[in-house]
Amino acid sequence: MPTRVPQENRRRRPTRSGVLLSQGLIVETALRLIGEHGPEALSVRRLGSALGCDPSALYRYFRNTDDLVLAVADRIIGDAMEGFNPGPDWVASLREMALRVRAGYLAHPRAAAMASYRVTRRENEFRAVETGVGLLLSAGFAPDRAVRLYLAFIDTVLSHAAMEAACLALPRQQREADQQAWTEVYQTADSEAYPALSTVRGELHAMAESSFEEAVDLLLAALAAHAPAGQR
Amino acid sequence: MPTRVPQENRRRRPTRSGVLLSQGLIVETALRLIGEHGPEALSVRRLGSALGCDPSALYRYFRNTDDLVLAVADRIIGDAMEGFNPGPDWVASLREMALRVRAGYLAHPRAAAMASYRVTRRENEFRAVETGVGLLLSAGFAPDRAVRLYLAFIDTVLSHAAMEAACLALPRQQREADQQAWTEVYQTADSEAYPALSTVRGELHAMAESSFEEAVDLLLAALAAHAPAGQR
DNA sequence: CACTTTGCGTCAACGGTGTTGACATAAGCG
DNA sequence: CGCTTATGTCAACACCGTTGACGCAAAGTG
Repeated sequence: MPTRVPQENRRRRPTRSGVLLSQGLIVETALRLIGEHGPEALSVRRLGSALGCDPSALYRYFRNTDDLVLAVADRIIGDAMEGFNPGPDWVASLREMALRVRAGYLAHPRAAAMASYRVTRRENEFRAVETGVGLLLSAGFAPDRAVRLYLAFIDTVLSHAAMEAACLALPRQQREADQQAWTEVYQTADSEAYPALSTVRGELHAMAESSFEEAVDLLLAALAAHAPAGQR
Repeated sequence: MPTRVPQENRRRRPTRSGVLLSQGLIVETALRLIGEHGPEALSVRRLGSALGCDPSALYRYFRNTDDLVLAVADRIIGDAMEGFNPGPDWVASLREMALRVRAGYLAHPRAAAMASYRVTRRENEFRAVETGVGLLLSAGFAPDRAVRLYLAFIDTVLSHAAMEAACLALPRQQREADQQAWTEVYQTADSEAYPALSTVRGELHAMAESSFEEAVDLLLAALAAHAPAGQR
């Protein structure tokens, strides 16, 4: 089988349309494709024609589509954390960290949705754990508490972001149908069978929105309340 | 087009292999298929042959694959919430609801991973939302706050549960490798480059455990702190 | 019982997907 | 210059979701 992943700077041959392929170019084109034409636009065949090459040429650079998706995810993580420096306020710093992770995921929802549950123990994650645990230590938590609380924090952030990304990664029709359900199907709920739903009927539209910041802020409030006094 | 979703108790014809189709049977078979062979094993064609019928027969019961997936998700919710009755203590009741949803997801990890972020728009979800919102109303929150806070609560529960389920759905080797990373790779972190990691080195094993209860309890603590006085 | 209606299982087909093995060709080295 | 080999191209395979036409048999009616 000729499928192998080459190192950089091997000899290249331009495609029929004159493009020089590379892992970097392929990853960037994949991100562009997703960004321009929606999540469902990422297929080997479409990627091939966007690059002006035969679809099978991509298998010279990635073992399979999954391999390609992971490469894309790696790029996203790097971009999201780039240039982040925690400040003196540990609550505010954790908050910014949360928002950065989320923004990175939402910028490329489909790739994030596909890779979010995959755990890549790499340098970027190393640095993130170091930063997060360091912030909780600076808040005065003992090491064992700091680790447990960091885990609760980062799992909340990651899982919420992944969920949001997964929603965005749905085909438009399904996503919009899910959102409209709250302002349509749920509005017709029988008042007697569902008294609570009936009471909040006018507010159900909020269900279609994101709960990310609400959840993170609630969690951070609980952390601040549990912290040894006067550390913020 | 002959594609329509029938009500229950319409007349039936046995398939060529003698099975009587029904929405319930199809959903159960789908759950079994996913549980045995993973989410990617769920295709209309495979489901058809597992049921002993032509793939296109399924379109008499579900509009399309997405419709089927939503039905599967709703079944999981229903199984998890079966027999649950909220008590007078709204915090304790929300806590039990969280643990039930989690248990339901962990019982079908692979199906849960693919359905967690969907709005099923079906009866079991209806009842769950009714129960949760009702508990927050009983705590004294105004309707708009109750809806927002319920969303933050249920999203935290669902996304955490989905993340756990996704980890469980990984092949054993990969899952164990991820867990061991905390007691192996992370132990070798350079003390100077990663001072915080170095400080908590002996506690990192906790990272391989679940943060579900910790996160839910932190969130519930924040909710209790925000609640109008004396309602618990 | 016979007749009509129609629910629904089956079949064949369309256009999409990821992936692979065989082949051809050009890049770069000796 | 010729050889080796990396790599782009092609054709093919095995899937996928979905649809429209068809016909059987079960339910409804008298």
